[in-house]
Amino acid sequence: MSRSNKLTSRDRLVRAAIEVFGTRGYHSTRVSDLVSHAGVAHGTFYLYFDNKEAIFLYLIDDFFTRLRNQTLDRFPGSAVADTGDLKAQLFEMWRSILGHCRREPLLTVLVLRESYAVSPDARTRVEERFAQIVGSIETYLKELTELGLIRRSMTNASAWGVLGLIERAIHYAVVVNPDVEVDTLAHEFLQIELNGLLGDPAESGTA
Amino acid sequence: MSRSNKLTSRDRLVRAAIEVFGTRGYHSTRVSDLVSHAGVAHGTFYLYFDNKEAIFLYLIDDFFTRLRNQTLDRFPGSAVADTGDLKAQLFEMWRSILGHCRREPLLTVLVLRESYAVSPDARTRVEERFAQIVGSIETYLKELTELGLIRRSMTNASAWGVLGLIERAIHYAVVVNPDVEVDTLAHEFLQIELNGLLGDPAESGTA
Amino acid sequence: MSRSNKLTSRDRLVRAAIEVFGTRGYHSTRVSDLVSHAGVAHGTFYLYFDNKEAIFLYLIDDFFTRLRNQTLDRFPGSAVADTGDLKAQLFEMWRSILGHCRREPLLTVLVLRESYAVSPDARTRVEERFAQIVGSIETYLKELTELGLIRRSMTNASAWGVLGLIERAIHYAVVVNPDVEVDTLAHEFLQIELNGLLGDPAESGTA
Amino acid sequence: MSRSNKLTSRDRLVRAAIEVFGTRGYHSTRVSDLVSHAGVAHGTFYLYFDNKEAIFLYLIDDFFTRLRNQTLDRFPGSAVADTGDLKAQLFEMWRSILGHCRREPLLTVLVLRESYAVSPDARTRVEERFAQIVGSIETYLKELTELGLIRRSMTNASAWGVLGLIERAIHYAVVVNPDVEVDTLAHEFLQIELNGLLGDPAESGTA
DNA sequence: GATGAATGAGCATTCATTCAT
DNA sequence: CATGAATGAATGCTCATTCAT
Repeated sequence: MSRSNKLTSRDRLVRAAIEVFGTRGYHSTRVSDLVSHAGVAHGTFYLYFDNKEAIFLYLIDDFFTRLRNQTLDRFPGSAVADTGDLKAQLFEMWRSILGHCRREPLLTVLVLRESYAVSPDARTRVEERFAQIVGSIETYLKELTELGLIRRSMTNASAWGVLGLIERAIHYAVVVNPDVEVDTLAHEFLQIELNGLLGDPAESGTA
Repeated sequence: MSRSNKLTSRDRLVRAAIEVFGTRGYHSTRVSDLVSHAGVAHGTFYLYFDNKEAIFLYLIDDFFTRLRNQTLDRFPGSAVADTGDLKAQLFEMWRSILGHCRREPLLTVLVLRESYAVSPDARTRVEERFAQIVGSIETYLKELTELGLIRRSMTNASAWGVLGLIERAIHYAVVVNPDVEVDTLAHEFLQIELNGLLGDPAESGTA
Repeated sequence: MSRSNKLTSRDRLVRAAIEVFGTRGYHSTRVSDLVSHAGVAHGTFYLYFDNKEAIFLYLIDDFFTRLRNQTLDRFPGSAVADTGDLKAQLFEMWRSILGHCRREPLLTVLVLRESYAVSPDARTRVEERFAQIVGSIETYLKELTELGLIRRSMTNASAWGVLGLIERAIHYAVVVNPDVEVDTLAHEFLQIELNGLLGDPAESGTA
Repeated sequence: MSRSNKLTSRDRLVRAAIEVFGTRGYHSTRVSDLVSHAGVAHGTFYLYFDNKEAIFLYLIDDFFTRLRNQTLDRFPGSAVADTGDLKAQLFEMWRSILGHCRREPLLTVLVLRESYAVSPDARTRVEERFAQIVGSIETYLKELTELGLIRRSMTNASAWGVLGLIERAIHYAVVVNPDVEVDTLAHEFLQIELNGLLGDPAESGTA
């Protein structure tokens, strides 16, 4: 245990990067900010990352990977039998997503705001990450459509729309209103996702 | 008329900025790229803009201003009498938004992707622009709620959700699927906005 | 005349480069040494040269070009009729070469000692310069051989040998013994070139 | 014997240095290149050499030492009785030199091209090495002059000239034309050294 | 209004060297 | 003897901005 709480230089750099990129933004952050925050020397940074962009891309990749592991990958559309199941599953998914992002707000904001702050060369990689998410959503929507649980639609367009809803829901949960209960927000955005804005004004307010 | 098609240096710079920022991104674009693209001298740039960030912020402000003029501002929620009116009005709004963005794809993508690429000092201003949009949406939603046309909800959260839907709808219309009819997309995203994903799978396909 | 003695920034940089590279050597010279010596700003350097190596290569190219213009190119082997002509022409050539190098000793030493101090990529270019000189010498030797004025030999090997003789003759004239008359040295090296070391010990001392 | 073919770390470093310095040049070679090529750790390098320059200077010193042992030192001018002896001895010397250099081409090229690539402080040491060679040549020439075997000349200048001839002869033998017989080249350069370029064109071709 | 040569603060990156193990 | 993670001084180069013309 004496050594287990001793972070490696690499870990210190990753934590510093989340902190500093998240606070000052990618372009306003100097490598010297990262290393001084991490308490390592300049050269040490380059032992673990090729350059400033590399650690940024690592953070983004890592964020997406962990987010998917804890959310989309845990909820197969094929396991849904009826509308009740669907609502329950999607509610859990919203809870997972919002909860996950609330736990690392700096990294979340960084990904939402600055994913595209990289060099033109690296943009493809970032775009792929978003496209993967959309792909997963679309697959999920197709399964539900096949099961007759949701209406037919342009699933690709719908998936992008759902992504936008998720992105701004996360933004709302993390930035705009970080104090409200996750469950409350999960319910709210689940409503929009499934039922849209219309509906009986009387009933929805009580849910 | 002899001089009317002779662009001023400022106009040349603005056009060049949309082109170059939109293609290479804000940070990868040098002032020298702008001036060479505009065909003016370095010094001329600083006759019209305080610095590189100023022209970028101008583009963003201008985009938001024109987008609102041509969309939200033209459709007062107070003029809506029933659900039929609402659907018609929102359909028009979606058409306006998507059509407008399709007409200036480079600037649209720039705003969607790189609005936050500015210095920490200027972020407030960018955030205000988004907040204004959300404010307008929220006001609209409140009016509709008062009229009993939509269900009660956390209007602020809903407004952010609608913003996310709009952002990715625009992205879809401009980047992912630039060839499909605007009307088709407007219909699609209107459905999600108003009805969500649920509903009778049979009927929705025909709308 | 008020402007004619006002050197351009580029000229100042070239002069400073000869001075500083020649004194401290290529690798020990910093770009900051060059610009401070030239009295211009850092950025100005990069207005005129791509990088530190570029100005170095320019100096070398320029040295070779001017040296050839003033020496080899002025003395065509085809104009030589007999041994007397040959001796006279070669004597002039030696005088030109040694005199030229004496006039810019720093640059000369730089080329002799540090031509290969460049990056692996740029070596080819430097080697080509030497190969061109050897090519010219070889052509000259072939013409003389055809005319029956010199003995048959492996002209390429001989040309390289003559280059070596010239290089160290220059070194001797510029570095080792910078005070002795050029004519004396020209005579001395001409003897070695044409007659070698052998010969009647009595007569050669008097020439 | 089981351990005799197991090179020490120092030997491995020296061999790696010849290989890598010879291939990439002194300045383009990193200490990390040396140690990775030698298969030892970074720290090990500094057990045997004070710094990067030290191993480079060692290589140069060692090259000069071995070259002199196997060439100049074996052929005392005092043992020469007549022109026939002289020619025979110099022929052997040329064979020794060219043969020796052919056996370690990378190190040879390194010395010819990059001896001056060291820091200003270390240049003196390199220059001394060349001066020693010239000193030996000059002594030899003086002895021969005293013996009346060669003509009188400025022996110092001649010695430098001979050095140049040797340097480029080596270059020719190792780099330009590495396949031709050493004896052929030895004969060729001996001719130039002793007889220069002039002479009966008819006879020299047959030698 | 327009120019563009000149500026220089600012920054990413390298790599020889050290030293605790 | 050997290791290799860590160091940080050193430096090449960029590019937004200025100002004399």
